[in-house]
Amino acid sequence: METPLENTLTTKAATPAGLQAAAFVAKALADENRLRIILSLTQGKKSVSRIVEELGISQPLVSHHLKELKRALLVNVERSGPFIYYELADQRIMTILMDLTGLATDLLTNRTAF
Amino acid sequence: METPLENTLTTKAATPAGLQAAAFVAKALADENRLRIILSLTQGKKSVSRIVEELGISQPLVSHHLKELKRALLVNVERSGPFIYYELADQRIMTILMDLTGLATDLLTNRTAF
DNA sequence: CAAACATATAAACATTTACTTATTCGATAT
DNA sequence: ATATCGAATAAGTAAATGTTTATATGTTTG
Repeated sequence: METPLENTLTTKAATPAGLQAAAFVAKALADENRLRIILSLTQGKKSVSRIVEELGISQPLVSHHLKELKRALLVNVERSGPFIYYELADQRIMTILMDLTGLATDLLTNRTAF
Repeated sequence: METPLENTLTTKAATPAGLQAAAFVAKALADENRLRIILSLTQGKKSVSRIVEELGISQPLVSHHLKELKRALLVNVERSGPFIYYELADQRIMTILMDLTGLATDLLTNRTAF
């Protein structure tokens, strides 16, 4: 079945509920530390302490941001002994992060070319 | 040239500047009213008053959000007589909005399927 | 049980942000 | 010039958010 962009937008995004959901997820992506966490989780399931080590930000702050990501349903949580592992809830999160970064860098680099 | 997802992430997103830029753009997308404006501009260049009519939100609020979108380089502005027209600065914004909405609705609908 | 470790939560604070109401600026037309 | 229309800005406020420091919860091990 053919689904041109224009069509997909009017059928999936145009609904208030769709936009509200999108804004909710976008809020979760609207912080550099959370994007760094997401990028880190791109490599697979990781414990909180592992993320803390890799990113060099405080443990309570990492916990807080993980809570936000969980609230936005972007990560799944799993306990194993004293460790708690977080993983990305959906592969598309990586794609969106990639697209977002590509667009953002292009916009900043090439200010008038579009 | 082949660019698998994993590769693209590590070359385009992994840089602090890339993530910072992505977070900046994500902030601009993290509001339902701004997403409604973007969706509206999907149909093409529009004046402020036109957006106000279509979305039913106050003129100062629309102006404020347009200012934010412009700050994030997501829209271009053009004056024509007494009217000021805004248009999307890049076509990829539509794609990202679509992907974001698709992901968000799936996450909210299907809470455990992934 | 106590000590040690992993993680979450609480409290407090500063900053940002969305929104409203009121006013100003800019352009056009009479 | 002045009135009118489109759009931006100012001022003010309430709410949300990111961060730090301190404390609590939960799990394992001696």
